[in-house]
Amino acid sequence: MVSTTQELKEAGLKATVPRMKILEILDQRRDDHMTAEDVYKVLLENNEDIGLATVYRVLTQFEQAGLVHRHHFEGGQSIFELAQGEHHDHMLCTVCGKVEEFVDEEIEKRQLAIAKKAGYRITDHSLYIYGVCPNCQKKGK
Amino acid sequence: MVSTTQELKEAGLKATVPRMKILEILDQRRDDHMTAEDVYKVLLENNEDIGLATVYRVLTQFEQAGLVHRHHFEGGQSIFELAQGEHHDHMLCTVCGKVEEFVDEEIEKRQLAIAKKAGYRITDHSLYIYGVCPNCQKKGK
DNA sequence: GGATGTAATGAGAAGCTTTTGCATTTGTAA
DNA sequence: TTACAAATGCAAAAGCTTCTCATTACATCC
Ligand SMILES: [Mn+2]
Ligand SMILES: [Mn+2]
Ligand SMILES: [Zn+2]
Ligand SMILES: [Zn+2]
Repeated sequence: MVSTTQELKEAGLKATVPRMKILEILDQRRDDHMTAEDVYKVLLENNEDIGLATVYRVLTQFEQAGLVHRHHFEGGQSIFELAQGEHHDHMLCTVCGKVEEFVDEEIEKRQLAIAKKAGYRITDHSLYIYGVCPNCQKKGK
Repeated sequence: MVSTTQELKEAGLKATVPRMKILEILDQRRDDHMTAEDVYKVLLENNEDIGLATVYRVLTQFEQAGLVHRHHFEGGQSIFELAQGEHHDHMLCTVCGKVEEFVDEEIEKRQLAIAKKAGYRITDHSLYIYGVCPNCQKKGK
Protein backbone atom coordinates (compact mmCIF):
# COMPACT_ATOMS: atom_id res chain seq x y z
CA MET A 1 0.00 0.00 0.00
CA VAL A 2 1.41 3.33 -1.09
CA SER A 3 0.14 5.99 1.28
CA THR A 4 0.20 9.66 0.47
CA THR A 5 2.44 10.06 3.49
CA GLN A 6 4.95 7.71 1.98
CA GLU A 7 4.72 9.33 -1.43
CA LEU A 8 5.47 12.71 0.08
CA LYS A 9 8.39 11.49 2.11
CA GLU A 10 9.89 9.81 -0.90
CA ALA A 11 9.64 13.12 -2.68
CA GLY A 12 11.55 14.71 0.17
CA LEU A 13 8.56 16.63 1.49
CA LYS A 14 7.16 16.73 5.00
CA ALA A 15 3.86 14.91 5.19
CA THR A 16 1.50 17.70 6.16
CA VAL A 17 -2.28 17.71 6.02
CA PRO A 18 -2.56 20.24 3.18
CA ARG A 19 -0.08 18.33 1.06
CA MET A 20 -1.86 15.05 1.60
CA LYS A 21 -5.29 16.47 0.81
CA ILE A 22 -4.07 18.14 -2.36
CA LEU A 23 -2.29 15.01 -3.50
CA GLU A 24 -5.48 13.02 -2.91
CA ILE A 25 -7.53 15.44 -4.97
CA LEU A 26 -5.11 15.27 -7.87
CA ASP A 27 -5.12 11.51 -7.62
CA GLN A 28 -8.90 11.14 -7.51
CA ARG A 29 -9.36 13.47 -10.45
CA ARG A 30 -6.57 12.07 -12.49
CA ASP A 31 -8.47 12.59 -15.73
CA ASP A 32 -8.69 16.30 -15.06
CA HIS A 33 -6.20 19.00 -15.61
CA MET A 34 -6.87 21.48 -12.85
CA THR A 35 -6.03 25.07 -12.00
CA ALA A 36 -4.98 26.00 -8.47
CA GLU A 37 -8.42 27.54 -8.06
CA ASP A 38 -10.07 24.26 -9.10
CA VAL A 39 -8.13 22.41 -6.42
CA TYR A 40 -9.01 25.07 -3.89
CA LYS A 41 -12.72 24.77 -4.69
CA VAL A 42 -12.65 21.03 -4.05
CA LEU A 43 -10.96 21.68 -0.73
CA LEU A 44 -13.71 24.13 0.17
CA GLU A 45 -16.38 21.59 -0.76
CA ASN A 46 -14.64 19.12 1.51
CA ASN A 47 -14.63 21.70 4.30
CA GLU A 48 -10.89 21.67 4.57
CA ASP A 49 -9.34 24.71 6.16
CA ILE A 50 -6.58 25.24 3.62
CA GLY A 51 -5.75 28.59 2.10
CA LEU A 52 -5.38 29.36 -1.59
CA ALA A 53 -1.81 30.52 -0.99
CA THR A 54 -0.98 27.10 0.35
CA VAL A 55 -2.50 25.47 -2.71
CA TYR A 56 -0.21 27.52 -4.91
CA ARG A 57 2.79 26.83 -2.72
CA VAL A 58 2.13 23.11 -2.57
CA LEU A 59 1.51 22.76 -6.29
CA THR A 60 4.77 24.54 -7.02
CA GLN A 61 6.60 22.27 -4.60
CA PHE A 62 5.01 19.22 -6.16
CA GLU A 63 6.14 20.45 -9.53
CA GLN A 64 9.71 20.90 -8.32
CA ALA A 65 9.62 17.46 -6.75
CA GLY A 66 8.42 16.02 -10.05
CA LEU A 67 5.05 14.93 -8.64
CA VAL A 68 2.99 17.12 -10.93
CA HIS A 69 3.34 18.76 -14.30
CA ARG A 70 2.39 22.36 -14.97
CA HIS A 71 0.86 23.34 -18.30
CA HIS A 72 0.29 26.67 -19.98
CA PHE A 73 -2.71 26.18 -22.20
CA GLU A 74 -4.30 29.03 -24.09
CA GLY A 75 -5.76 31.37 -21.53
CA GLY A 76 -2.72 31.81 -19.42
CA GLN A 77 -3.40 30.20 -16.03
CA SER A 78 -1.27 27.35 -14.89
CA ILE A 79 -2.89 23.95 -15.19
CA PHE A 80 -1.68 21.03 -13.11
CA GLU A 81 -1.89 17.28 -13.43
CA LEU A 82 -0.41 14.40 -11.52
CA ALA A 83 2.83 13.24 -13.11
CA GLN A 84 2.04 9.59 -13.39
CA GLY A 85 2.38 7.08 -16.15
CA GLU A 86 4.09 7.82 -19.41
CA HIS A 87 4.88 11.18 -20.83
CA HIS A 88 2.08 12.36 -23.07
CA ASP A 89 0.94 15.38 -25.02
CA HIS A 90 -2.46 17.05 -25.15
CA MET A 91 -5.28 17.84 -27.54
CA LEU A 92 -7.85 20.35 -26.31
CA CYS A 93 -11.35 21.22 -27.42
CA THR A 94 -11.61 25.00 -27.61
CA VAL A 95 -15.39 24.79 -27.21
CA CYS A 96 -16.03 22.53 -24.21
CA GLY A 97 -12.53 22.47 -22.76
CA LYS A 98 -12.18 18.72 -22.95
CA VAL A 99 -8.60 17.50 -22.71
CA GLU A 100 -7.42 14.40 -24.52
CA GLU A 101 -4.03 12.80 -24.13
CA PHE A 102 -1.88 11.14 -26.74
CA VAL A 103 1.60 9.85 -27.39
CA ASP A 104 3.31 9.75 -30.74
CA GLU A 105 6.70 8.12 -30.81
CA GLU A 106 7.52 9.58 -34.18
CA ILE A 107 6.92 13.13 -32.96
CA GLU A 108 9.03 12.48 -29.88
CA LYS A 109 11.87 11.23 -32.05
CA ARG A 110 11.69 14.18 -34.41
CA GLN A 111 11.83 16.58 -31.51
CA LEU A 112 14.98 14.98 -30.20
CA ALA A 113 16.49 15.11 -33.67
CA ILE A 114 15.67 18.80 -34.05
CA ALA A 115 17.23 19.65 -30.69
CA LYS A 116 20.29 17.55 -31.40
CA LYS A 117 20.83 19.10 -34.79
CA ALA A 118 20.79 22.60 -33.29
CA GLY A 119 23.08 21.50 -30.48
CA TYR A 120 20.50 22.00 -27.74
CA ARG A 121 20.42 19.92 -24.59
CA ILE A 122 16.67 19.39 -24.45
CA THR A 123 15.03 19.67 -21.03
CA ASP A 124 11.35 19.60 -21.81
CA HIS A 125 8.77 20.16 -24.48
CA SER A 126 5.10 20.89 -24.79
CA LEU A 127 2.79 20.09 -27.66
CA TYR A 128 -0.81 21.21 -27.58
CA ILE A 129 -3.24 20.57 -30.41
CA TYR A 130 -6.30 22.83 -30.32
CA GLY A 131 -9.50 21.97 -32.12
CA VAL A 132 -13.18 21.14 -31.85
CA CYS A 133 -14.09 17.73 -30.50
CA PRO A 134 -16.57 15.47 -32.34
CA ASN A 135 -19.25 16.18 -29.77
CA CYS A 136 -18.99 19.95 -30.11
CA GLN A 137 -18.94 19.70 -33.89
CA LYS A 138 -22.34 18.04 -33.81
CA LYS A 139 -23.84 20.60 -31.48
CA GLY A 140 -22.39 23.49 -33.44
CA LYS A 141 -24.47 22.47 -36.47
CA MET B 1 5.53 49.31 -51.95
CA VAL B 2 3.42 47.90 -49.17
CA SER B 3 2.82 50.65 -46.61
CA THR B 4 1.76 49.94 -43.09
CA THR B 5 -1.34 52.01 -43.85
CA GLN B 6 -2.22 49.65 -46.64
CA GLU B 7 -1.50 46.57 -44.57
CA LEU B 8 -3.84 47.79 -41.85
CA LYS B 9 -6.64 48.64 -44.25
CA GLU B 10 -6.39 45.24 -45.85
CA ALA B 11 -6.76 43.75 -42.40
CA GLY B 12 -9.92 45.79 -41.93
CA LEU B 13 -8.39 48.15 -39.39
CA LYS B 14 -8.35 51.94 -39.40
CA ALA B 15 -4.85 53.22 -40.05
CA THR B 16 -4.06 55.03 -36.83
CA VAL B 17 -0.70 56.23 -35.57
CA PRO B 18 -0.44 53.74 -32.68
CA ARG B 19 -1.26 50.82 -34.96
CA MET B 20 1.30 51.87 -37.53
CA LYS B 21 4.04 52.40 -34.97
CA ILE B 22 3.40 49.03 -33.33
CA LEU B 23 3.32 47.27 -36.67
CA GLU B 24 6.63 48.90 -37.57
CA ILE B 25 8.26 47.75 -34.34
CA LEU B 26 7.11 44.19 -34.86
CA ASP B 27 8.38 44.34 -38.41
CA GLN B 28 11.79 45.77 -37.56
CA ARG B 29 12.31 43.24 -34.80
CA ARG B 30 11.04 40.31 -36.73
CA ASP B 31 13.55 37.97 -35.10
CA ASP B 32 12.21 38.79 -31.69
CA HIS B 33 9.25 37.43 -29.87
CA MET B 34 8.08 40.32 -27.75
CA THR B 35 5.80 40.89 -24.79
CA ALA B 36 3.41 43.83 -24.79
CA GLU B 37 5.73 45.47 -22.30
CA ASP B 38 8.69 45.01 -24.67
CA VAL B 39 6.78 46.78 -27.43
CA TYR B 40 5.77 49.52 -25.02
CA LYS B 41 9.39 50.07 -23.98
CA VAL B 42 10.46 50.56 -27.58
CA LEU B 43 7.67 53.08 -28.02
CA LEU B 44 8.91 54.95 -24.96
CA GLU B 45 12.47 54.95 -26.33
CA ASN B 46 11.10 56.41 -29.55
CA ASN B 47 9.27 59.08 -27.56
CA GLU B 48 5.91 58.01 -28.84
CA ASP B 49 2.95 59.02 -26.74
CA ILE B 50 1.18 55.69 -26.78
CA GLY B 51 -0.24 54.04 -23.69
CA LEU B 52 0.33 50.48 -22.55
CA ALA B 53 -3.40 49.82 -22.72
CA THR B 54 -3.32 50.69 -26.38
CA VAL B 55 -0.44 48.32 -26.96
CA TYR B 56 -2.46 45.49 -25.45
CA ARG B 57 -5.57 46.47 -27.41
CA VAL B 58 -3.71 46.74 -30.68
CA LEU B 59 -1.85 43.48 -30.25
CA THR B 60 -5.11 41.70 -29.53
CA GLN B 61 -6.69 43.26 -32.60
CA PHE B 62 -3.70 42.28 -34.70
CA GLU B 63 -4.04 38.77 -33.42
CA GLN B 64 -7.72 38.65 -34.33
CA ALA B 65 -6.94 40.05 -37.74
CA GLY B 66 -4.31 37.37 -38.22
CA LEU B 67 -1.44 39.85 -38.36
CA VAL B 68 0.35 38.50 -35.29
CA HIS B 69 0.54 35.26 -33.37
CA ARG B 70 0.33 35.06 -29.62
CA HIS B 71 2.39 32.53 -27.71
CA HIS B 72 2.25 31.23 -24.17
CA PHE B 73 5.78 30.21 -23.35
CA GLU B 74 6.76 29.06 -19.88
CA GLY B 75 6.37 32.00 -17.56
CA GLY B 76 2.89 33.00 -18.42
CA GLN B 77 2.96 36.33 -20.25
CA SER B 78 1.73 36.57 -23.78
CA ILE B 79 4.47 36.76 -26.39
CA PHE B 80 3.78 38.21 -29.80
CA GLU B 81 5.39 37.89 -33.20
CA LEU B 82 4.47 39.08 -36.65
CA ALA B 83 2.54 36.44 -38.55
CA GLN B 84 4.61 36.37 -41.67
CA GLY B 85 6.13 33.63 -43.71
CA GLU B 86 5.43 29.99 -43.13
CA HIS B 87 4.03 28.44 -40.01
CA HIS B 88 6.80 27.38 -37.67
CA ASP B 89 7.36 26.03 -34.19
CA HIS B 90 9.79 27.16 -31.51
CA MET B 91 12.74 25.94 -29.53
CA LEU B 92 13.71 28.06 -26.53
CA CYS B 93 16.82 28.31 -24.40
CA THR B 94 15.77 28.32 -20.77
CA VAL B 95 19.00 30.04 -19.77
CA CYS B 96 19.41 33.01 -22.13
CA GLY B 97 15.89 33.13 -23.53
CA LYS B 98 16.98 32.73 -27.14
CA VAL B 99 14.21 31.65 -29.47
CA GLU B 100 14.86 29.46 -32.48
CA GLU B 101 12.32 28.60 -35.13
CA PHE B 102 11.90 25.36 -36.99
CA VAL B 103 9.53 23.48 -39.25
CA ASP B 104 9.16 19.74 -39.42
CA GLU B 105 6.80 18.42 -42.03
CA GLU B 106 6.65 15.01 -40.45
CA ILE B 107 5.52 16.42 -37.11
CA GLU B 108 2.91 18.54 -38.86
CA LYS B 109 1.57 15.48 -40.64
CA ARG B 110 1.44 13.40 -37.50
CA GLN B 111 -0.49 16.10 -35.70
CA LEU B 112 -3.09 16.18 -38.42
CA ALA B 113 -3.32 12.42 -38.29
CA ILE B 114 -3.80 12.41 -34.52
CA ALA B 115 -6.56 15.01 -34.72
CA LYS B 116 -8.25 13.22 -37.58
CA LYS B 117 -8.17 9.88 -35.82
CA ALA B 118 -9.87 11.39 -32.76
CA GLY B 119 -12.41 13.19 -34.94
CA TYR B 120 -11.21 16.65 -34.01
CA ARG B 121 -11.44 19.60 -36.40
CA ILE B 122 -8.01 21.05 -35.71
CA THR B 123 -7.79 24.83 -35.40
CA ASP B 124 -4.31 25.40 -34.13
CA HIS B 125 -1.37 23.86 -32.39
CA SER B 126 1.68 24.90 -30.45
CA LEU B 127 4.92 23.02 -30.03
CA TYR B 128 7.65 24.39 -27.82
CA ILE B 129 10.93 22.61 -27.20
CA TYR B 130 12.77 23.84 -24.12
CA GLY B 131 16.47 23.29 -23.61
CA VAL B 132 19.89 24.85 -23.24
CA CYS B 133 21.47 26.36 -26.32
CA PRO B 134 25.04 25.48 -27.36
CA ASN B 135 26.28 28.85 -26.19
CA CYS B 136 24.83 28.53 -22.71
CA GLN B 137 26.12 24.96 -22.40
CA LYS B 138 29.66 26.23 -22.88
CA LYS B 139 29.30 29.00 -20.32
CA GLY B 140 27.69 26.70 -17.81
CA LYS B 141 30.97 24.69 -17.51
C1' DG C 1 -9.90 72.24 -47.20
C1' DG C 2 -13.49 71.90 -43.32
C1' DA C 3 -17.45 69.88 -40.72
C1' DT C 4 -19.52 65.42 -38.75
C1' DG C 5 -20.02 61.04 -36.61
C1' DT C 6 -17.76 57.08 -35.10
C1' DA C 7 -14.01 54.54 -33.74
C1' DA C 8 -9.69 54.73 -31.24
C1' DT C 9 -6.81 56.41 -27.58
C1' DG C 10 -4.48 57.70 -22.90
C1' DA C 11 -4.63 57.56 -18.19
C1' DG C 12 -5.86 55.47 -14.42
C1' DA C 13 -8.76 52.29 -12.02
C1' DA C 14 -10.02 47.67 -11.68
C1' DG C 15 -9.67 42.59 -12.33
C1' DC C 16 -7.33 38.17 -12.11
C1' DT C 17 -3.95 35.16 -11.05
C1' DT C 18 -0.04 34.31 -8.35
C1' DT C 19 3.39 35.46 -4.75
C1' DT C 20 5.00 37.26 -0.35
C1' DG C 21 5.33 38.70 4.70
C1' DC C 22 4.48 37.46 9.08
C1' DA C 23 2.38 35.71 13.25
C1' DT C 24 0.89 31.16 14.46
C1' DT C 25 0.61 26.22 14.03
C1' DT C 26 2.29 21.68 12.81
C1' DG C 27 5.37 17.82 11.94
C1' DT C 28 9.53 15.47 13.12
C1' DA C 29 13.16 13.69 15.50
C1' DA C 30 15.21 13.56 19.72
C1' DT D 1 7.13 15.44 25.49
C1' DT D 2 9.96 18.91 24.12
C1' DA D 3 12.05 21.81 20.88
C1' DC D 4 12.79 23.87 16.59
C1' DA D 5 12.55 24.35 11.86
C1' DA D 6 9.35 24.09 8.38
C1' DA D 7 4.77 24.90 6.84
C1' DT D 8 0.44 27.35 6.98
C1' DG D 9 -3.51 30.92 6.85
C1' DC D 10 -4.57 35.30 6.14
C1' DA D 11 -4.09 39.59 4.23
C1' DA D 12 -1.45 42.49 1.57
C1' DA D 13 1.16 43.04 -2.48
C1' DA D 14 2.75 42.16 -6.98
C1' DG D 15 2.53 41.16 -11.75
C1' DC D 16 -0.01 41.14 -16.07
C1' DT D 17 -4.02 42.38 -18.61
C1' DT D 18 -8.53 44.53 -19.30
C1' DC D 19 -11.92 48.05 -18.66
C1' DT D 20 -14.01 52.83 -18.13
C1' DC D 21 -14.62 57.10 -19.77
C1' DA D 22 -13.46 61.70 -21.17
C1' DT D 23 -10.88 63.29 -25.07
C1' DT D 24 -8.82 62.86 -29.70
C1' DA D 25 -8.12 61.28 -34.33
C1' DC D 26 -9.65 59.15 -38.49
C1' DA D 27 -12.62 58.60 -42.50
C1' DT D 28 -16.30 60.37 -45.11
C1' DC D 29 -18.89 63.62 -47.21
C1' DC D 30 -19.54 68.16 -48.40
MN1 LIG E 1 -2.34 15.06 -19.19
MN1 LIG F 1 8.41 32.62 -34.30
ZN1 LIG G 1 -15.73 19.89 -27.18
ZN1 LIG H 1 21.01 30.10 -24.26
